[in-house]
Amino acid sequence: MGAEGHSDGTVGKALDVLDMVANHGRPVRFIDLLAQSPYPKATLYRLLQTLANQGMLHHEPDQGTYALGVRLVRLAHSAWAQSSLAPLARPLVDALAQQTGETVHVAQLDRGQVLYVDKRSAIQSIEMFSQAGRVGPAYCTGVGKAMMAYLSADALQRALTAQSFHPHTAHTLTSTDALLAELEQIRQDGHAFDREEHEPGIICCAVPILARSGSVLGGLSLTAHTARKSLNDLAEHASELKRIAAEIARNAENWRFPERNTEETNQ
Amino acid sequence: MGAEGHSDGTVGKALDVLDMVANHGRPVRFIDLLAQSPYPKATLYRLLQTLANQGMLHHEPDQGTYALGVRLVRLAHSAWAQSSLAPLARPLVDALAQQTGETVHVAQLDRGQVLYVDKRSAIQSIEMFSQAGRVGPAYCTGVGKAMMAYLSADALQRALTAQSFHPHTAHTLTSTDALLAELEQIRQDGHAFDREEHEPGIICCAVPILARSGSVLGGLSLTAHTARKSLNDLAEHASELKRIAAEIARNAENWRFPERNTEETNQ
DNA sequence: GACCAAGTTTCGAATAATGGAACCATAAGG
DNA sequence: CCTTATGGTTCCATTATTCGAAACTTGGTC
Repeated sequence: MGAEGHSDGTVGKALDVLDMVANHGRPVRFIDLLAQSPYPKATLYRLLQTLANQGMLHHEPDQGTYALGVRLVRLAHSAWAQSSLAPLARPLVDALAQQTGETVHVAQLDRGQVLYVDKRSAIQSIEMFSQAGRVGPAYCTGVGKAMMAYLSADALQRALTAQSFHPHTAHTLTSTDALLAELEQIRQDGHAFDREEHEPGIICCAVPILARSGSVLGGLSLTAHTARKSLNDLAEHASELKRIAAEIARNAENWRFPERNTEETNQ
Repeated sequence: MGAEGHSDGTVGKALDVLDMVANHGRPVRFIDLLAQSPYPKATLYRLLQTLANQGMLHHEPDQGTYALGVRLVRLAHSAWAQSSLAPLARPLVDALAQQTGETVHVAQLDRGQVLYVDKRSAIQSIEMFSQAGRVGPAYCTGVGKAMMAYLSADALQRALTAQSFHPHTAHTLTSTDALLAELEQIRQDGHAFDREEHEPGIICCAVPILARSGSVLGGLSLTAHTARKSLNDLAEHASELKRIAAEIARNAENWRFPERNTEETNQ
């Protein structure tokens, strides 16, 4: 489908294969992977062997299938804990979800896509890994637009080329120009709206989470259904969102630079 | 700090580096990695570059630090959803946690260690990524012993060599022989106990989750504090645990072999 | 301005990855 | 029972990648 990556070396290829397995969503046979891979039989075979050896893939010998390995879950724990804003944002986000009774998302930008790293809702109980890690489009979501609005020129350029501009609903912005105009507006307001651009009935108000330096750390959004809330209702929470985003950013910066070596807690 | 792997090729080395970053628990400088890596400067440098390029690591240019990248969070979503029992077990585990008021763990065995893939407690609300992905020792936990008891001879052998037999408490089994005897007992009972072997005051009753073929899919445990429950109290839930484990296994097998192509729901 | 430390680049040599083709199972078909 | 097809595994000469010592930046310190 999409134009995939400029693979660097063997490692790039291996990770490519990993993605292929991931995207399949269920255990895959060798031959199915072969069909959609650009690599010749022997090469693919060796890559799969290596990945399985390493625990990145799990090979079911009876069925001859490959699935993602548990080592990834292990890595994920660290990744989520250290490379995402979610753990720092948790208490703040929780409070907001409680207070508003609506759903709060925390997201980061990954290769032009929105990657949700947390989702909290006052009502429905726990979801989680089931939600964290999920990806969505940037050009037609509140968090996506909020983050893009504050990217540097070249980062924005890269992000733009990654957008499909598929018209999910009648309100979806479907051109670069329309999106750029919207981003300008967002910069003026300091917050973005999703006006049912991704899913009918779903609206949200979103703000970027910005580092002191101005770089985009992530996004924060408050989502609701049109049946219960209007855009204006959501807009009333904009300043609160901004306050929280700022606090998350502050936490993040303190966390990231603990300079003083704090006694090597390690595991 | 165990004896690490027989790296296969460049990919092995790259994943090794990834682990090093993960184990550090916070953003790392190049030089710190260099110090603990067996690779020469230039090699390590190239590996880091490749991984960063691929989004597996995030490189903060200002600080010169590397942290795990968001791509891992994305992969984690798929990995957890497809390679772990947790999503299938969710409703059952939830119900058990509610019913007993105690904490329920779902775990799998990864290279001789217990890897928790889910944790539910009736009281404390959501945790999750924060818990799923966490690893612990096998020889001194209920789930660990329950799973080991049903391993094939050679798998058990491999698992045994991975155990440290560190005496966490006065009750910890600290020798292979003691552990093997315990495993025999577990096979007879069909369930395992943790008699404060890992942490003082913490006890649990655990059962393996077994495939029809007899292979070990994972483990399920009910954990409590000695202040509230006794081993006998927990033992009363053993048959319930077995019933649930069996149902999880059944779900897992149906899920893994969906033979009939169900209309490609995709992501 | 000399020194040091962290990080980056170079480049020939060494090594590991490549992939076409052959091979081995197992299952299907005549 | 032999033939063919299919999915998976192995070989091995060729070639592209990776390796790593050393040279080179960059930026801070005395």
